Amino acid sequence: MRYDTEHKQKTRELVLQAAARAIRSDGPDRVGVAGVMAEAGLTHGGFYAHFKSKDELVAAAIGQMFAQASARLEHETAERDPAEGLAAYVDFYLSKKHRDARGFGCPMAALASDVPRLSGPAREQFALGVQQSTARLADKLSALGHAEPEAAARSMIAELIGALSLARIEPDAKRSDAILAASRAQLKQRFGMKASQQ
Amino acid sequence: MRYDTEHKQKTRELVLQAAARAIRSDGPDRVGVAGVMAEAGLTHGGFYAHFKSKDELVAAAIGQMFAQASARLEHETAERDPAEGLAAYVDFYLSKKHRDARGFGCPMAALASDVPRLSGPAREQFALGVQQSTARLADKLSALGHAEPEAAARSMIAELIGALSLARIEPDAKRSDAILAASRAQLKQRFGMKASQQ
DNA sequence: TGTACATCAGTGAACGCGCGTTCACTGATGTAC
DNA sequence: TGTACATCAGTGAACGCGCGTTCACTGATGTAC
Repeated sequence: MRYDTEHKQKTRELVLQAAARAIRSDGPDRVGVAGVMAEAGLTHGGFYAHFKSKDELVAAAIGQMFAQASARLEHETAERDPAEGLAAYVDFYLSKKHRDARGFGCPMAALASDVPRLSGPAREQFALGVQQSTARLADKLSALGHAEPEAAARSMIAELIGALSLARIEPDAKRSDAILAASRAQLKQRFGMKASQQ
Repeated sequence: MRYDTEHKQKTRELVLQAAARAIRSDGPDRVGVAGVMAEAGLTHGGFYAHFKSKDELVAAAIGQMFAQASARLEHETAERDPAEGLAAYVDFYLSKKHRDARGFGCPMAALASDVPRLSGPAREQFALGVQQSTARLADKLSALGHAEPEAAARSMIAELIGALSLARIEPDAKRSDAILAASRAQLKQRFGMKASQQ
């Protein structure tokens, strides 16, 4: 059953989407090739027409996750002044929705402790993503008037992923919400963003 | 080969130590019963004389990790005034040594993204550990004169585990060191600790 | 225009392999007599 | 005090099972003639 020229690329994209969701949600070790292919509506045998190995899939999926994540930052800050845009991003990042949707959220929070155990190429892909995210956030902080935007961005990302991780660990809903709220307030104050009602 | 009364408990402790190290280092999914037993100098068959299942081992090992971690906080802050003690703890937590010794460090940083995927009992054990750590740190911050010590402790832990995770992700040694240094400075400033030379 | 062939994304059975778990067995030593 | 037995932490072979990977095959469609 021969397909048109774009078909293979579309399939690869589908598999990547499924993998990116499953890996963030269940972790790289619990995710199986067969499960990912099934989620993309295919059987497992066809996998190796698209990827050389599971490791290569993981690395490619990580690239996909960071692309989504940086689109999110741009989406939240677009058409807003820096202080307002960053506040909106913090509100999204430390929201209940983001906390409860591990499969679609920030790869740094979803996979932080998995990274040191990944294969070399996957780790490199991840490090590249972190670097680009830091640079993008530093840009916004620079526009806000911060003197050392890169150090500030690092510290801000640290608290963001730490707080989101803690909120996901805490089983008590009220306490978990409190963790998110405390860090939202802290970050806005520390980095001079506009407080919002959320 | 019958053993004296304490023997079984000592063996259990040995297995737990091995498991706590391996789980933090390699992740719960990559750690095998046989490997842990071998590290404790035993064969895998004897495992079930000590634990009902691998899940139970993981939960028990998590308890062990948090016991070690809280001993560390007490060790760093003992016989020091609050500001100095907390600064010493931050210096330890965000040190290169801690970053490079995943197998023996803070379970929150080593396992953050694994927790939501663990079995119920293991997650509960972990949540309990986080809660106790937060309370212990809040005590110290309270002694330092903070008005909302629990919210402050949460925010501080968030940045600690986030920064350590980022430092472990970053493959470039200089950049990784910079992440640690930036957050050490930030935290000391934010929480009114004494700056140190490290 | 019509026919034979090549292509290749996807199928599904099969492969080793490592895993968690089970189980019959071992053998040094405490206990009952 | 000496002997027979019970105990039980630890051994090592064996079990299903799911995994990543391989491979012969399918069959709709583009291409060559």
